[in-house]
Amino acid sequence: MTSRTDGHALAGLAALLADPTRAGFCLALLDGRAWTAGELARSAGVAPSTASDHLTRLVRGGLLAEERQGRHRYVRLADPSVAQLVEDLAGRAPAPATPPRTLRAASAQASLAYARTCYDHVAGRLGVLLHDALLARGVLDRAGGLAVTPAGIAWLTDLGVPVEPLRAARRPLVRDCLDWTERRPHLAGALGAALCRRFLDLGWTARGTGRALRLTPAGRPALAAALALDPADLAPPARDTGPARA
Amino acid sequence: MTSRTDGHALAGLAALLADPTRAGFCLALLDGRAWTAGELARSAGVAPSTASDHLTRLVRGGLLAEERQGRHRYVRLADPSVAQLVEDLAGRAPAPATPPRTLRAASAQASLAYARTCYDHVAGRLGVLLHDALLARGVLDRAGGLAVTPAGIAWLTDLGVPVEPLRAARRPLVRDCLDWTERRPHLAGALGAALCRRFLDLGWTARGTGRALRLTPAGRPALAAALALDPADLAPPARDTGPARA
DNA sequence: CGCACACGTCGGTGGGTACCGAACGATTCA
DNA sequence: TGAATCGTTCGGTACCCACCGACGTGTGCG
Repeated sequence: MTSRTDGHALAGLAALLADPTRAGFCLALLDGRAWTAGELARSAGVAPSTASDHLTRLVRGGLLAEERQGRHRYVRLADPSVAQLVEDLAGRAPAPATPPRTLRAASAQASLAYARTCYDHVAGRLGVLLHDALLARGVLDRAGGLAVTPAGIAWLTDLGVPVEPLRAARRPLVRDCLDWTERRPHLAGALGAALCRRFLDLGWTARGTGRALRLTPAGRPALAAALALDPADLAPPARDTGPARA
Repeated sequence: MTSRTDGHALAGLAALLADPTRAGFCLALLDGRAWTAGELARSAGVAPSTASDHLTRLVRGGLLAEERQGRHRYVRLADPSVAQLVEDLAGRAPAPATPPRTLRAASAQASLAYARTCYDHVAGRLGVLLHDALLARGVLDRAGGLAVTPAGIAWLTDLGVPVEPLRAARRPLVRDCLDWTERRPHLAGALGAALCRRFLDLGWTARGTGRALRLTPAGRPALAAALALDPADLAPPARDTGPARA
């Protein structure tokens, strides 16, 4: 046969994600933070020894990066491109069709659907609203593919997000990411990450449980003003009752 | 735990690509054409019964689409997004480090590195040249993310590639695709596919063995003129000696 | 200094699955 | 109508690997 990229290499990489436990690890790590081996083991419901084995394989395969601190082993996704890969796969995978069983779970799910991080950018209903508002305000444009307009560069700089430094990154400046609750695109890429970070820095948003995000009381009017939206459009759903995991 | 996208769904999808034989099928199908079950079986070196089993799983999993014609079962990648997924995975997978053993293989590989299709768009050195030339000519622009310029829309229309109809597609108009021989981006997305098709229609390029592509004698000066390039820059490598597969 | 904790390593077990050969339907051609 | 080809179904075998429990190592705290 012609010399082609060997199927073994591709299969080996895919095999890393072909186990429910390892896949669960990667989904959990989509919150963009570093987890310890024990946290992941508990989250997946497996023995610590099993989790340790899985993490070693994921790190050797280049999907995860690890950092040892004392007796803890912190792992995180190796790269934004890994996060994109996991997101793309998860977006294509059939919906698990797991209706929430308890009130707590329902509330947590509503909170997740409203706003969450997708590795390092804003997703959920808030993410889609942000995406749409940026288009409406002319910060982004879709005429010839998703791009930032000259006026948008000024607007972003004014907000405290200089665009020039973002070009240095190896990843695309702007990119679509299909939202798996809204089934509509939201903004990813280097700019999506920078905006998410900026909102946190400004105190407009704050991290909740897991990858949940919430709009702060101060953030709601501020964001509405910046995006020329009605604050009512940014109303959150049911109460996020607070922390859960051990 | 919190209700999250179940790891089982992701793992099930990844498992489809986690087998060397199935992965090889998908890589072969990256040429964008439909293959019969028997061709794929021979190409992978497995029994027809084994291949049949694998194909059924890939179709059920939504990665492949099938079409029965008489006693033949034709399969192809279900969707451009599947091709993108496979490309992304293959690009991240470690290089198989398989130096060509025979002269035939070396020649075929050089031909592939020069020009090939990446599912439905132009890749290889020609793909990168095309990408760079489109940027240099101002058809594409990267100032705020990869996009087509207004001048570019006119240029493309003049070439016989109207841009408006391409917006109707569900996929992005323009997209970067990392070339695994050149390690540099080339143009993918709906426009990349349309350009590849147009070049074939114009007779500027022709399909070779597998996913190989070659620039025709008429195509070389025509493409050079359209892109304002020196025809010498488009010189192909060693001879492509012809068909190989049974 | 010694207990508690986090993690890694090492057999052993069980379930999942890739593979083949052989027999069987279906289609096409002579 | 018979023969060749393409594909599928069906056992059966061998192999891989996810999982656990138990034990060992290093860290941090009292």
